[in-house]
Amino acid sequence: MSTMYDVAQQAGVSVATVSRYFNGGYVSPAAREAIDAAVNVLAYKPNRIARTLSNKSSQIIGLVVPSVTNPFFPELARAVEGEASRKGYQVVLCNAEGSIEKEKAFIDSLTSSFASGIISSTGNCGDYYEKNGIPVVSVDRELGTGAPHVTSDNYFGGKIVCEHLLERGCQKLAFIGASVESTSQRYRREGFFDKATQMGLPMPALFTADETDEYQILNKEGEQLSVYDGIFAWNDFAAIQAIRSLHQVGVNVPQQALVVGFDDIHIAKLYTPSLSTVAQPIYEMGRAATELLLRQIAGEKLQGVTYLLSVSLIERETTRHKVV
Amino acid sequence: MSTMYDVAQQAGVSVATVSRYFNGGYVSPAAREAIDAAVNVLAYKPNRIARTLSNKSSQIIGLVVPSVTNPFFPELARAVEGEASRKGYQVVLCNAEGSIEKEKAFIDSLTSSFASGIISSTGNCGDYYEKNGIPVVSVDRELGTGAPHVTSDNYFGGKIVCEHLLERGCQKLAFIGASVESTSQRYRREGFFDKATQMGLPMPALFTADETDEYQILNKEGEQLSVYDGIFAWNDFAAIQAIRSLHQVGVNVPQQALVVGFDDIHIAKLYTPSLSTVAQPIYEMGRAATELLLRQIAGEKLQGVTYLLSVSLIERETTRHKVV
DNA sequence: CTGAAAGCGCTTACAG
DNA sequence: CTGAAAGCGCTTACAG
Repeated sequence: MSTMYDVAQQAGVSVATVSRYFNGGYVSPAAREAIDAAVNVLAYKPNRIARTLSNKSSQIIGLVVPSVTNPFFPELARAVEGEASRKGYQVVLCNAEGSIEKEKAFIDSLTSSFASGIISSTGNCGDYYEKNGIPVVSVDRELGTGAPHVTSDNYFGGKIVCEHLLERGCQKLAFIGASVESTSQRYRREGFFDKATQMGLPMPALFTADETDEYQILNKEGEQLSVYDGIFAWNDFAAIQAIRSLHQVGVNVPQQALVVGFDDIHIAKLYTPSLSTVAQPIYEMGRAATELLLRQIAGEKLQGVTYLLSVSLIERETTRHKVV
Repeated sequence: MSTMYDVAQQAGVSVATVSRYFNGGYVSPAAREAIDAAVNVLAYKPNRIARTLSNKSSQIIGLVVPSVTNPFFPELARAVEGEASRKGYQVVLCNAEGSIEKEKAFIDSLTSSFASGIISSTGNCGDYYEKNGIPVVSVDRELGTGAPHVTSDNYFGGKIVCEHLLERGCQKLAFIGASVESTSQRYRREGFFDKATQMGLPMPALFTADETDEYQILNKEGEQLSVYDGIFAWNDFAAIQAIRSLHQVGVNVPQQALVVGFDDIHIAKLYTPSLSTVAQPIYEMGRAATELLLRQIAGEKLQGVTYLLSVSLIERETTRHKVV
């Protein structure tokens, strides 16, 4: 690998001039031409590490996600990448896999690599992010640090699901969540519960989707999911698990029970029956988060800023039936 | 952020000694203690970039994947990460998104960041990888450069699917592939076709799953998928698309047609009907690829080495019926 | 418009 | 066991 020094020699100029050539400083046409040629001959590529060390900035943004098996996050990653690369930033995907330790290691690594900023969607390690003093924005799950935050309107999503199920004639509502409740899940649940209470219905039952085991739906009270006719799962995966569980005990969706998910991941429309769900504007979430981060990097103060993006209910086969 | 120099001052030693403290050189107990304390007081973290520039090596391995929406690759990424981090390496996920340009940019970036090596599963840019002279291994899709390669036995997978469908009484076979054929897809198809021919059957029909559009299955000859009773899709997603398409035109799986996928992604067992498929040992593939890469980094010559890992057929509901 | 020089934060022979 | 010094490949005031 040739260095900038080699190029300078080859072109008969100093390294300072070569550096300017790459960073848009003043370079005479003659010098520019000589450098052009030298770069081609030597197939020179600037060294990122040296550049980063000098600049104390890498033009890299870290995207920390809690999982990569839930398709929501890969799709979010695509959006962030798209927007970031348009602005000349690279993004490195950090999969914390639910481990606080791993997440801290990522934060340390990003920081000591002069990352320009971090987008986090884990909802964890808020203080650790803050301590580093590097620009941070959260998406989907809040960090609780006042860092700018982008989320979809989860509460409203929960409400419209409740309305939809009631319209379809459901009487006995249930909610399925994950074992550890993120802020997103909480708002969805609260929107759902609040609307139910508001309509004079009893509190919906609460179930937990077991993420480790195979499509297992658990409930502390020992009630069976099959007792309910209107089921709202906090995400599409849990919804599919629920349909599968019901199928297993002979309950057909949507003939005997309606099910609604959240996210509108790719598989939702391919599933049989196709899944009614609340669509989040994933691309827009990624784009907005990136924009907020870049503005912070540029020096703007954005503490406390929150983008609440609107969601919409997508009616598919799992609610295409009227429960009587 | 404090530097090694600050720690040295605080501890009353030279930076050389502090460096040795971190890199396992000789350090007297007294000095060690002083440095310990200083590191704590200053919350010092070694700077990765400076370290990398000095060492001309970053202990980072790049994993280049063609997509992140096909769950196979995120799962592969988990495996690679698991094995790599156990050996003290970090992995950065590079999502080429089917773009040659992006992939080259990743290779450049990785190279000029002193990455220790690259694992690629794109099957593209073989010469570009080679030119950089940095250790490379391919997984799933071959690069055609003689780089060590890890793959599952796709050809055998195709064969056993054919056998399975024939056993179940299928007569009219069809294969569904992606529009651009990777080496993996080719072997699966060839195994499937060879076995069919070998059993005296006519050549199976060839269909293409449109990845851009919504569950669209295309075929040049204009034949309809519904004519076939034994369908092998090159991956689980395409299989689900096929089932969905058939459902759309009133053909029920498995009553009227059997379908088998490939990969055994998470959704396969949750789908209704649950999907028969060929399971790849994804974790083992990632582990083996990482091992081969690390051995190359350590200096071993592994040109031409190939690991062929065995696959197994998982029978689920989509082939749980006998076609008559 | 350009070059010499210092500096980014670390590592590593080389003396001692 | 330890320190002074050079070097990794770049950038950027500062003179000129």
